[in-house]
Amino acid sequence: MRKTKEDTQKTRQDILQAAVENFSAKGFFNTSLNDIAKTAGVTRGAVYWHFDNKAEIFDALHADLHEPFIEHVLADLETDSPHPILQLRDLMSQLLLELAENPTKQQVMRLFLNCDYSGVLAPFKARHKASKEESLALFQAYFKRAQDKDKLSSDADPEILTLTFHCFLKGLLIEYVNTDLIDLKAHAKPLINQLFEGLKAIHDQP
Amino acid sequence: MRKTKEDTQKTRQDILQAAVENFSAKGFFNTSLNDIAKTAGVTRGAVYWHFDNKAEIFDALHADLHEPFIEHVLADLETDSPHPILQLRDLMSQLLLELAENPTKQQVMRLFLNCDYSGVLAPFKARHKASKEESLALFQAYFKRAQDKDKLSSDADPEILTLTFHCFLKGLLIEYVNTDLIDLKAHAKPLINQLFEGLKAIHDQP
DNA sequence: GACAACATACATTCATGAATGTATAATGCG
DNA sequence: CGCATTATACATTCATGAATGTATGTTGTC
Repeated sequence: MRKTKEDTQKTRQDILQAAVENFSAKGFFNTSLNDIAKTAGVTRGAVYWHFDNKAEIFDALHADLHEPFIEHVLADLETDSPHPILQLRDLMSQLLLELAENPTKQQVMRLFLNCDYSGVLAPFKARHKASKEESLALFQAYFKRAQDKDKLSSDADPEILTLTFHCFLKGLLIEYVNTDLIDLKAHAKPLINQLFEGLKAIHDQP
Repeated sequence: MRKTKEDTQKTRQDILQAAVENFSAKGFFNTSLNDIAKTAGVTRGAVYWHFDNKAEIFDALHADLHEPFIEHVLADLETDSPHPILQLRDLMSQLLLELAENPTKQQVMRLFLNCDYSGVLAPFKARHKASKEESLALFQAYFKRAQDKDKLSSDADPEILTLTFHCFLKGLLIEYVNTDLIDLKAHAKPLINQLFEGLKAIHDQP
């Protein structure tokens, strides 16, 4: 029965992968540990060996899959560009197109965009929220730097810019992972462009 | 035990109200029929008398509370305005401020923005989706009319405009009902304005 | 007194978590 | 280096509780 260390880690990864698939397809609370075990090709015994309970699997997924993904996006924001706004635009287009071609990332996104931190997930709400606010702070600093470099209108409020951007992206991603309303390959660029252009009227004076 | 007809309807409303509160606070799947019954001050017997199961309560909430709310918003869009884009702007600000002052509406929003149509809710996905697409079609027609009246740049794509608007609003509402990131009374107008203005750079030529 | 509007009681299902069993890898010791 | 020991990585079994749905009891109203 006893496996080698590599085998053990493979089992753990299988369980995590099975968990994402199930959570993403049926939701966290509609997925039993038996579902996960069966998908992973093990029994609940194996699951309980690697994780304390279902909530811990959720947390492990956040640490192992979601956070690295966010970190990767934010790392790109650290690279200095002569045209930050254009950079941001390209980064988002690239991000969305990458997402369109990576089913696992779609599943991770679906899981963490939809999850409501209630019930057994409540304990993780604060921590996951903190890491999100950290990301938003970096975005705000990014806009601020863009203003300092005179690449962004200085009368815009970085906080409002950040929130606007964040809300739009969140809504877009949620729609994408939950419905077939959005075809990223066709809509990603026009949507991002529209956001940057604004919903301007021709004559907006009374 | 037998009540008058008004009493009966009052019981039904109590159950629905109790359901929104519980669903909104703990999520659909973390709420038991016992929770709802207790909140409503009845037993599960009463709940099962009025509804077949928990999913039917969810559906009743959609029909009784969510749909009328959407209808009300859309009805305002039907009124002809000389400045459609300004009208839309004002409408949204008004909508958001109304939401900020109506806890019940917040609960309904929280429920239907967060719910993932999996498990026992799957049967309602198609219908609720259809009513949503109907709304989006009206929005698209609205933008088209604005273009016809020369109040909106004619080279903008009404579909993209609609999607952009919808994604932003959805993300905004979801953030509002789930976190304390957004203070509608302070942020509603600036955010809406920022959306209409766009995230413009000063120099966006290379 | 018949039936509507519930309350109560019960059967069934199902997920959890813990306890236990077990075969094998890793490790220490002579 | 061979072997006994021990820890590991699970599988299996079992006890518990919670939620559901149903069946039946009760009471008031028309």
